Amino acid sequence: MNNHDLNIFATAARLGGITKAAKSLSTVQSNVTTHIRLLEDELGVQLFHRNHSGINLTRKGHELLPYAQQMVALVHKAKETVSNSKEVRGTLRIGSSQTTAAARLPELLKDYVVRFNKVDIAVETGFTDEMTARVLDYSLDGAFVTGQPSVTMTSGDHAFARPFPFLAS
Amino acid sequence: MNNHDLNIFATAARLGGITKAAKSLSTVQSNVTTHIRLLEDELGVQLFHRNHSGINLTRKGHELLPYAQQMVALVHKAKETVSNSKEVRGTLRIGSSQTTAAARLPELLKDYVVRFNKVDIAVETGFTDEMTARVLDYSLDGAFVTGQPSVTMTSGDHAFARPFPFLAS
DNA sequence: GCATCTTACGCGTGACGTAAGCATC
DNA sequence: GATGCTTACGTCACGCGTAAGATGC
Repeated sequence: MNNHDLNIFATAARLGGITKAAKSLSTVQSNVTTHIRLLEDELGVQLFHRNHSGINLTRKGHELLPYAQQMVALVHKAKETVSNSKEVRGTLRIGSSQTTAAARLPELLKDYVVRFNKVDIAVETGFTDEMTARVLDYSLDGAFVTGQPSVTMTSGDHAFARPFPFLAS
Repeated sequence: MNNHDLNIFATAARLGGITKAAKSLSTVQSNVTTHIRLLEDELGVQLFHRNHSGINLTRKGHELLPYAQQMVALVHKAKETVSNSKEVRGTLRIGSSQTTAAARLPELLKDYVVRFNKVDIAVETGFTDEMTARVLDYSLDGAFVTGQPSVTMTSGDHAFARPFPFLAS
């Protein structure tokens, strides 16, 4: 059972006919029949009553339908969410030493939050080596760590870190 | 993008390695690589950072993961719901004339609700021809309709209607 | 050298579309 | 005969697994 089968099933259910579903999906009757048949075989239940004038959902078909619809919607939403990069949004996860967080971050982030107002900022404080490790395993997007003589920023996910200014001295 | 790809992706993300995912899925590295690659190509984004010691989710990968997990869970739940017929549950949708509903149904359903206590009963009242049509197009499981000289039951979905007694006279 | 991921490639299964078969109106 | 679903079948592509390549420790 994959979402392709389920999409075919849901379309056939919605349109009330295999021929109609085939047209709507730009394929032929036999493929729709086959996929529904396979789905029925796999689940071990009948999903449609076949009539001379089309098809009707059985009880089991009615049970499956919401899952199928949800699945189709979920795939669509996943694609949309991941592919759409028009707007910068999400969560910027940054690490920092406690002193830096208190002393310098507010000033630094002031402009950022205005420009990228759809981005949530999550600041986590900790020791330098810990923060560095978390940048390297990508569980933080970047961190302000103390080096001598200046505070520098480490960045793992460059694409996202770019709008964020590096900090010198 | 199908749930097979997403399952592979989610497994690789969970285990933090393509080799590990391959073993867990009883397949070989190359297939896991290929599927993830295809997913990345289709979405136009990179999902993993590749390291010498394994893989880590990118930001986009982190965005996709919950969808993938939800998808896998949904398929599982759909199969379970539809395939499991051990227990009789669901909704029994029956039609009836108004007089029959008032006069005879309570007595008839009394035993039923005790025996199949997981089944919800939905009674709809209406005219004989209307009820008959709704049984024939499977939007009702059965109906009590008036015929001369007795009240009979019409049943569409036999598998489910069987535990329900036919009514004579 | 050992671990990782990637790429190349041959083979078999599976999906697609054409076409014929049934049934109903 | 028109409409709708099913079955049979040939063709082609996709996915699988083997094996070699690349890179880092």
